[in-house]
Amino acid sequence: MERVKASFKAKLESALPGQEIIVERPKSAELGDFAFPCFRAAKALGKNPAQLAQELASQLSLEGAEILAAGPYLNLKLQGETRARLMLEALVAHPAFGSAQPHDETVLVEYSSPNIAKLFTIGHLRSTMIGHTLAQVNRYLGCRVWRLNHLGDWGTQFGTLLAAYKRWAETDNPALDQDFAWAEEIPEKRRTPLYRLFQLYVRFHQEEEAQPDMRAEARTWFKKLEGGDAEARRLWAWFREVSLKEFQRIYDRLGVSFDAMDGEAFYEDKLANAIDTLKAANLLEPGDGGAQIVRLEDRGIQTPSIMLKADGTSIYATRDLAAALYRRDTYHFDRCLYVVGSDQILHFQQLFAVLAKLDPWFEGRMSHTPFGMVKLPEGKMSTRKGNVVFLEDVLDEAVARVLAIIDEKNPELHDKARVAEQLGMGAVVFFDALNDRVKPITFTWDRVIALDGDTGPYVQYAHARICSVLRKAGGDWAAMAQPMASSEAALPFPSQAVPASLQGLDHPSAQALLFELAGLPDALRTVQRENMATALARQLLAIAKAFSAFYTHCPILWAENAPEVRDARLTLSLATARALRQGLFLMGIQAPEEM
RNA sequence: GCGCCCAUAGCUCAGGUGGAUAGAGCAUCAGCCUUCUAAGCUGGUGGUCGCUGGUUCGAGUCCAGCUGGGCGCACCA
Repeated sequence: MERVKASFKAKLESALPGQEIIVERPKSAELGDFAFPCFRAAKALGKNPAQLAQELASQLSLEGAEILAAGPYLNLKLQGETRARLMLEALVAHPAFGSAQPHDETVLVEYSSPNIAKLFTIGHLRSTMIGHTLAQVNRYLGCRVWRLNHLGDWGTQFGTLLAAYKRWAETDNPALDQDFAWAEEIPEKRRTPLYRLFQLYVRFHQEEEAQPDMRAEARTWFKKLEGGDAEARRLWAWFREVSLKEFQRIYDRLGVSFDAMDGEAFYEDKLANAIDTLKAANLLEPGDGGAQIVRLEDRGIQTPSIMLKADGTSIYATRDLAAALYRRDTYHFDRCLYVVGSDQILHFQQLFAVLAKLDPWFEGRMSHTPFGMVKLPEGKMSTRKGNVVFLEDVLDEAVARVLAIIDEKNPELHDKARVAEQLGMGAVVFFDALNDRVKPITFTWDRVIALDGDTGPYVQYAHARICSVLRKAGGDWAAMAQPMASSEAALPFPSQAVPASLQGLDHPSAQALLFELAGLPDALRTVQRENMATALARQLLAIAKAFSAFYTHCPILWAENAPEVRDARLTLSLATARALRQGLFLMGIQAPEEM
């Protein structure tokens, strides 16, 4: 298919020497496979675009295709059989459709980055799954990817935790294994030390509002921690351990993993060096109130970046600076993506500006991928205030709703629990990718856990129906839809020969499906270019939708079908199953064979 | 007050580098299960793309102003 595009482009280039030739993808299959808008070239040549299109149409030809003028457009439309052969060859006879060869490009993706002693909320899902998809797609496109979890395991918040622990837990609940008498009851399945740490954190912030001097208490504890106080260190390590254990459970459930979990604390012994580097470059100067700052007015940023607080302790900017310097020296990356909420836009503008002043090498390599915050209908979520929706509650509710539908629609299904888990995750995760925009999301249960229409389960359903047909087809059809091994990004499917006759695919719905499958490589490149999962999710929906139409219009295993028709349709179905499974896999979503 | 982002159908949203009659889903209405999973398919209703100017052969897309929202603005992350 790429070769057809290239030769179309080459023909246009020789017909229109000196003109820039941009070949687009038409809006729908009826128009053709490739389109050339004639506006620009026509203007340069002083011609009418429609007339130019006519002229080109009569001049150019390509075997197996028609080149037609449609108003001001010149469209290349493959013959149905040629289109089918090209696509099926690419999809089932060759590995990893739409992928790219491994090449020397290193991409860092920093994502998830939860704060220790806080529970995962629905808000954390965004960074986690957007980051996961970006990492996976970049791998699929041949980049060397490092997945970094910049854990929030340092900072003043630990002062808060330490102070709160000393006040209300140390004497009567030191192991955090009892419920607090003063706290509201914890749901049965959430009774963990982490949850009680969270309660301590919330209480501290609530009481702090009435007694502002408690803030100094928290700061003092952080200073002790950063100063190496043994007790502070011991508690810190324990808080961290307790948190990581819970995080890991969530990551396992989401199928997310990392190449490095170097959190903020990891950079603690690198802070002094980072500060020295700033000093050596003459960038550090005293600011109001005794803090050490870097001025950024020359970069168009009025707010200076604070690098050391007045009490001499570090701040997150210091740790992000040290992390960036460390990553430069460790990974020699080409791009570093920070998948962090849009409320930190200014912070990253400052950070990137400081880095660029320090070392021009950073310019153009750093990129913040912001996303809109998740809000509740009542307003902003706040861990401190305790009005949050926990991620696990959303996941559990999704699974419960799926289970109820399975009991209603397919009560005989074996391994119900596993399938319900896969579909529930699919619903929640797919929703997040679909709505990947900088705009904030207002959380409502029915939206996030929708199971029909443009949803993950809709795509999963199309895949499951194909698998069902392949099973009934006998032979090794079903096995051909299975990856041969687990894999990082590109699923290894067995190679399948494309049948000699593809006449069973001349129905418009089959051709429309081929057209949507052909859009997958573009969608993947869009994900990479825009750092957004949306394009992939939308393309998978388009493929699933096109398959559903094909499925209802073209019987596959019909007894009256000629064997060639049956085989051609099975091959197209197989190709679709692979594309869907691969696409979902890149998004961190499983594709059950039955549902 | 300053800076960044957003505004598309009743609701929730898609609409690279300006270009083919502005697309989905939900909701609603009408059809479709004696053949491969109806979590589905087919069709209908529904839009002055916030407002006003401008650039252009051509603007949902670019520019300016306005209106209405979101986020941020020095020792939290």
